[in-house]
Amino acid sequence: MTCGKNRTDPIEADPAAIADALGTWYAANARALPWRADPTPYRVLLSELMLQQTRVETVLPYFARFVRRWPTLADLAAADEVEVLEEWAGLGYYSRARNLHRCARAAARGLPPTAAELALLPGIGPYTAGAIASIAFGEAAALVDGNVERLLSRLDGRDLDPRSKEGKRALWARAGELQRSRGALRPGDLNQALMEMGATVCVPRKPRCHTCPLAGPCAARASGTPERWPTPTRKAPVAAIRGAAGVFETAAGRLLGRRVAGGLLGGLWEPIRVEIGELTEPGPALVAGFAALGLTVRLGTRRPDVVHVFTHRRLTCAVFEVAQLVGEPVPAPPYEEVAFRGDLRGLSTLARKILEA
DNA sequence: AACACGTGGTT
DNA sequence: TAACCAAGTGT
Repeated sequence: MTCGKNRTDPIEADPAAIADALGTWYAANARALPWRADPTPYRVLLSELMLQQTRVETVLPYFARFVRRWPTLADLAAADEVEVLEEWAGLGYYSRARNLHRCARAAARGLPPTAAELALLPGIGPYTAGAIASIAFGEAAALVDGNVERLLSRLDGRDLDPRSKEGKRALWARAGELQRSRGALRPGDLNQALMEMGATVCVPRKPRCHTCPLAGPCAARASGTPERWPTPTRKAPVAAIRGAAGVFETAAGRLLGRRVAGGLLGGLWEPIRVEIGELTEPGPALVAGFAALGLTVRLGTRRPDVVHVFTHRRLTCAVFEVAQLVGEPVPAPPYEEVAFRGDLRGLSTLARKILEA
């Protein structure tokens, strides 16, 4: 090593020293986030549900709208699920909105203070339970998310597969060890320090080791190729699928369907849309789709295709204007409601792209 | 265990 | 640009 300093064996690096370094770093570098300014159980729950697989910057405006519209857990519990879903529209992973609402209903009088009890609530898994318990209630609960996984894998230079049982066990054990060694640092701050470090310093492609307070004991840093961790996991290829959608606008509004709960984009509104096979003609398939809803249509101008990428699918959707429409809409799968609507509330991002095509 | 589940940013 | 991946959970 060019530094020439004696280094502690990383695996045995003193957990108390690591926790202390994390705490000092966090005190000086924590971003000012709205749920940190006032970490009530409700606000922490809301932020954590929104932050699942979603970036902080994306969550910010949604969090502000939610707490303004529903200032307390009881307010949210009293809301209609449809309203919650509409406010969530655009954030993605819509089962989270349903889970959030069910969670609020189940705990309207107050969230339980322990990770074990929290984990029994809808939408709250091991990570979120640890986050709420530690941040909002001060329980010394551990937590492992993508950031912590990456940071700890690098710190110890261990090839841990977070999807395997042993990998999970090792990661959670290490996080628990740090939690028990945190000293005067608050449990929630220890956890947030780990995540904040992972999100801003120990980042995926090019870790900023020169600014890292754990560079000393870090095995990945010592290896010279810190970006090698964590070991990449194989991802299923993104399947290409095709579809067709029909845009029909009148003075009464646009014809939209609300998708059945549970599946892709469940509960959200969109222009009537069908999925088609690779060789299927989009026009006739779309006409058949309208017919299934009791509507006879004549298609007009074709607009540019819309390409939309989901986590596991890449959709290329043909878009047609509907020139003529006859009949009264009768809901049928995948739509549980079909109506003319004058506003764009509750539309998925895909739906907005189709309307703008 | 493996896959479904949205959207947007980064490289 | 295609691939990666983000404060994961439910099934």
